[in-house]
Amino acid sequence: MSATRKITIRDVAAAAGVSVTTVSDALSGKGRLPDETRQKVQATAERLGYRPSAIALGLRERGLGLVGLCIAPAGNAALTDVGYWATIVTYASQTFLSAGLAPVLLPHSVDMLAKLKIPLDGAILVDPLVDDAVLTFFEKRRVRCVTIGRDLNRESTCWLDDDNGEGVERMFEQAVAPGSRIAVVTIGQRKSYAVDAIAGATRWTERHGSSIATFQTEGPDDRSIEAVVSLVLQSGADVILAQHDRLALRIAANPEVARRASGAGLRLLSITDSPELEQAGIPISAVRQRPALLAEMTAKTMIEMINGRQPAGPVLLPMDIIIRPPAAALRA
Amino acid sequence: MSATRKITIRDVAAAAGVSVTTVSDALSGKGRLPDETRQKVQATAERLGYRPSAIALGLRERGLGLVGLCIAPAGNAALTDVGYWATIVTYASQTFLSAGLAPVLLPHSVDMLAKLKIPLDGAILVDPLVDDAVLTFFEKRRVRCVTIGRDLNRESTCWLDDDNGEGVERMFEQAVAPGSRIAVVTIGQRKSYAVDAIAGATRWTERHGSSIATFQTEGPDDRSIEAVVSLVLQSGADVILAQHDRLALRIAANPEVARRASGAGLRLLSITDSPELEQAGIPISAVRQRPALLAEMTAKTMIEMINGRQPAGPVLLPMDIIIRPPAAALRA
DNA sequence: TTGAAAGCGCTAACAG
DNA sequence: CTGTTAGCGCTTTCAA
Repeated sequence: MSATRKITIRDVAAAAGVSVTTVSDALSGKGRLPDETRQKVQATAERLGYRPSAIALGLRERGLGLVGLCIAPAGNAALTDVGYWATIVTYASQTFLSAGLAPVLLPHSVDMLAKLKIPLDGAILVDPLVDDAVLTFFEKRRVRCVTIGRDLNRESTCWLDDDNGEGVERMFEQAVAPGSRIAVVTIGQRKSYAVDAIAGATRWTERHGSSIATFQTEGPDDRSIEAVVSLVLQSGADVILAQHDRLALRIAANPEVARRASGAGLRLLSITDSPELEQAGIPISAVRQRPALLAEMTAKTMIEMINGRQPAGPVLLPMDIIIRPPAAALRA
Repeated sequence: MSATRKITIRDVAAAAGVSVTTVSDALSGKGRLPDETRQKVQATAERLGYRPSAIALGLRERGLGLVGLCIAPAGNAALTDVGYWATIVTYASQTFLSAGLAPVLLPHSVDMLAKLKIPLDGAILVDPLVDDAVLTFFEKRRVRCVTIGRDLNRESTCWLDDDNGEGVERMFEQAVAPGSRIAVVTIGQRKSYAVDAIAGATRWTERHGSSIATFQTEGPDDRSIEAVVSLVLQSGADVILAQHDRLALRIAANPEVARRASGAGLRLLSITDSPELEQAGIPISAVRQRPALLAEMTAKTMIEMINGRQPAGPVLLPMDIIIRPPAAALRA
C-alpha cells in the first residue's frame, strides 16, 4: 500500500551499501544471507521508511488481487432493498478479504466503468439485465465474471441464484387453492429471478388447472402501479403475485386490495421477502432469498476461478417459504 | 481492466509490422502519424483483442486511483446501523466513482489489511477508535487518510464530523428542563462522537445548574445493559442520554423505564437517530446525523488531497434535532 | 514519420 | 554470499 511513494528499493540498496537483490532478499527472507547483512538492510529500510511498491509487485505477478462488486446501489430505498444490498456487499467482501482479495465497489454504468483504470482479477455482478451491458463490458475486457442471477440472453457466464422457480412453486403449493385465478404483477426490467419465479407459478398452475395472467406496470411510479392494480382487481383475480416486496407493499396500500385481502377473497404474495412485509396491514406471503449464503458462495466461486479451477455450473439454492396466513384463516 | 492478459503492446506491434511506440501513439492518439498507419494499428489491436495493462499504466503514473473505505461492516445489525453503513458506503463510493476513483472496501482488522497488496491512493476511515490501529497502519504505510469522527489521541489527521456537541446541547435546550438530573449511558469503546456529544450535554448542564452522571455498561449484552439501567433508575435520573439508537431502544425495553417515560417522570434521549426510534414504545428524542452529506464531503476532501491540494481543517456539520415529545406533553 | 532505448519498482535467474 | 541483468507492459524522450 502506498500513496506518496518515493524511496525505492534502489535507495535502500544505496543507503545500505548493497545491491538491490540483497535488499529484496533481505526483506522477503528469501536468499540465505548472513543475519548481519539482513539486519543492516532491514534497519536501513525501516529508517528510510521504505515500502515495496504494490504496483510493481503487481506488474510482475500479473495481478493485484482486485475483485469487482457490481450491484445497483442502495441510494434509493424505493428501488433497492437496502438490507439485501448491504448483506450481499458485506458477505461478498468478507469472503474476498479472507482470501486476501480486495473488493472494489463498481458502478453500474458502463461509462463510469470504462473510466476506471483498474486491473480487475474478476468481478461479481448481481442481477444482470437481459443483454446486460456490464457483462458485455467484462467479456470484452476479458474480466472473468460470476453473476447472481443470470442474463437471460447469455449462455456462457457462470452464475448462482436462489431457486426461485422451485420456491414459488412450493409457496403456491402451500398458500394457494387449486383453481385460483392468479395475477402476476411485474415492474421494471426483466430479470431472471422474476422470470424463474413466474415459471414456477406457471408450472403450479398447469398442474392444478388454475389460470394465470401477467400485468406489467408502465413505470415505477404510484400512478402506474395504481392503474395496474385496478386492472388486476377487475380481472377477478384471487391471488396476486408481486415481483418484489416493495411492489407488494405498494399494492397492499390499495384500499380495495386491503379490504379483499383481509377476508379470504384475495391472497397477496411476493417473489421477494423483506422485514417490512411484517409491518404490512395485510399478510403477504413470500419466498425468502438467501443473500448472505449466495454472496459467500458466489465469492468463493470467483476465488476458485481466479485460482485457475473450473467453476461448477449453475448453482441453485433451495429457498425458505414464508407463509403469512390471512386473518380469516387464523380465525378458522 | 484485465484478468487473463496475454497480448501485449509488443504482440500488436509485431502483428502490425510497426514498433511499440507507433502502437502506443496510434492507440492513444498522441503522435502525429498518418491515418493509414493509425487505422492499421487500431484494426490489429482490435483483432487481437489487445487491452493496455492497467498495472503497467499504474506503474508509470504512480497510482491506479484506488481509495479505501474502512467502516465496521454491517454484518451484525445489533452492532451497526445498517442504514447508516449503507448510506456512507453508497455516497462515498458514488463520489469517488464520479471522480474516476475506485472505492475498495477495506477490512477493519490490521492483519487482513496487511495481507492486501493494494496500491491505495488514500483511504477514508469511519469512526476511528482511540489510538486507532488502522490509522496507525495507514500512517506507517504513508497512505493519506481522512476520517469521519476522529481519533481522540491523534492530532494530525484530517477529519470531518457531525457537530455532535452543538447538536446535543441544542437538543437539551429544547427537550430538557433546567435542574434535571441527567444520566448518560455509554456502551462499547470510546469514540469521538460520543465524547463530543457528552461534552455538549455537560456544557448545557453547567449553564443550567443540572447534574450529570455517566454510566458505562460492562458489555454489549442485555444483562450488562439491564444492570446499568437499574443503577440509573436508582440514581433518580430525570433524563437518560443513550450513546446510540440501538442502546436507547434496549433501554426503552425496560418496563420501569417505559412506565416512567410514558408519564413525565423520565425523558429518554439518544445521541444517534434511526428510523427504528419511531417504532419504540416511548418517545425517544435524538440528534440526527447526516451520513450522506458527510460521506460525500469526506470523499471530496480525499479527492482534493489526492489532487495535491491542502485539505481544509476539521469540518463540523450542523445537525438536525428530532424532538419526540412525551405523551404527557402532547396531552397537555 | 517512425523506431530504439530508457525507465517506472521489483524479483528471479544467473554469474561471480 | 552478493551483484548484474533481464524482463513484467507501458509511455516518453531522443534519434534516425
